[in-house]
Amino acid sequence: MPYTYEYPRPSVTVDCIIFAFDRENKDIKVLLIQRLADPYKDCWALPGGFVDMDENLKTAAMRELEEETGLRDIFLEQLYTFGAPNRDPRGRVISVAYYALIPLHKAQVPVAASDAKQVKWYSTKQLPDLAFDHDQILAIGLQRLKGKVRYQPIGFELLNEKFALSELRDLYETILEKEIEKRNFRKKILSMNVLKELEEYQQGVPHRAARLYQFDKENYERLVNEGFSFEI
Amino acid sequence: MPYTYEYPRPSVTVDCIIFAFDRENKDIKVLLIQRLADPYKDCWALPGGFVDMDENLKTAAMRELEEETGLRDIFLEQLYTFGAPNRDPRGRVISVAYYALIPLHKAQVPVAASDAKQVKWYSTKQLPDLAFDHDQILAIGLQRLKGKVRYQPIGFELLNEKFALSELRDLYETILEKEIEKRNFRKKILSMNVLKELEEYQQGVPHRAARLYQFDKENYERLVNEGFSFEI
DNA sequence: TCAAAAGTGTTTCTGCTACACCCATGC
DNA sequence: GCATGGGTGTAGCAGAAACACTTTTGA
Repeated sequence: MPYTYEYPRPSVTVDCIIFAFDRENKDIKVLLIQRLADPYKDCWALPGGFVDMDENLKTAAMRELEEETGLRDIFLEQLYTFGAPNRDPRGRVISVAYYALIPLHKAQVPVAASDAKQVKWYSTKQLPDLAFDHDQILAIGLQRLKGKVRYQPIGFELLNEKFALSELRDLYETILEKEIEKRNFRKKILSMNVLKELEEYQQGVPHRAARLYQFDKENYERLVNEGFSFEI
Repeated sequence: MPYTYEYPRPSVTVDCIIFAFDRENKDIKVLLIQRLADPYKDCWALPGGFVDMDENLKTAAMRELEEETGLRDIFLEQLYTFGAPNRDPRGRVISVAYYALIPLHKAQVPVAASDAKQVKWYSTKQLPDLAFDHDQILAIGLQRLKGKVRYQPIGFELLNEKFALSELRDLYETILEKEIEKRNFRKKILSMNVLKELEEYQQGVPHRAARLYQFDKENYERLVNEGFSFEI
């Protein structure tokens, strides 16, 4: 390895914000772990940990997520990098934060995996005290979610692959924190041509079963190439 | 310093993308430096360098920018963090990229500052070969600029504090790569109430002088608090 | 007086908003 | 048969798009 520098180096970690949509309570939830070790032993925190020397940042995030929560094959997207000199009592630690949107049931009863004492969904409206600067990281994550959901079709990631339009509407109402008129929402989203109408219906609901839809990724990408831009 | 870990650590650098708008050529330019030392000696690269142990990431970016280009007091915004294990021949180097938008004249004749052989504006359409993965970083930066300019009033940062509406329109046409009808643009931007109409006019133009405007930040922020959302 | 860009008004059309009722289903 | 949410049509309005001419100024 030529040209090697020998300056002192910071440590680098990754942290993961896993968001889910709780339709019943019209709430956005986040997956937190209870730390096994100091610093902040027993404190709630975002899942995360140190990056190995030969591993991609996103790979590190996925590894830590699985080690601490059992979740795997989650699509993570980079959020922001936090590097205030005193954000970690162990010394200079720079953390690259990732976030993901998943359907709640995918980790409905998250097992405390090997590297965490407990794993639990928390409402983003009622958070416990968090370790490090994780409250700030989470705030930035929520802000990103709210900002992005209007202009990019990422909301679907929070639902099952097949969903009813009323679920989608509830989701947008929750994230955007405002009411959306039923008929207009339906017209708008259907007129975008990014949903596949399925010949399937809800099961076991105590009322008329709604038709199910699926996000049509291929068509969405085709439309984007033609200059279309998604907007709610 | 309790709980200190002694895992091997990556190095951390910052890189800066400085964008400017070249109205004459309807072009977006980027400020590059020619490297003084190996690796990639003499190669063109984004200004940047190693983060000190007790310095904020953004502070590091500002320091490196000044050392290599002489530019100071520039408003930098974090773009993305690049950490592929082999992106740097010196070993594991993770780079946090920042970007800024500045009026071209602010660094029109950039002096080669102490830490770079040369400093030069390049058209983003005709880039030289770049060091490391700086071509990818720049591509992400351009993508962010294009995506963000429509929904956030950041375009003004590329103009002088006082500008004519035709300059603003040229800017949007350049970034969005499409023509914008003059009358409709004028109506739209003025109806947003985010511009202060000045009692000043262009000087020394060989035709009727246009009225100058200024971005009204206070009013913009007030409007945002009331639920307004900027969109071109 | 010419060249070059500034500045302006109206019509058309599209898409958003607002609104109320019937339908299908499970219990 | 009733409670619950699913599903639909239309009228009015606001804002986007399309369009051409007059004004001002410096050279």
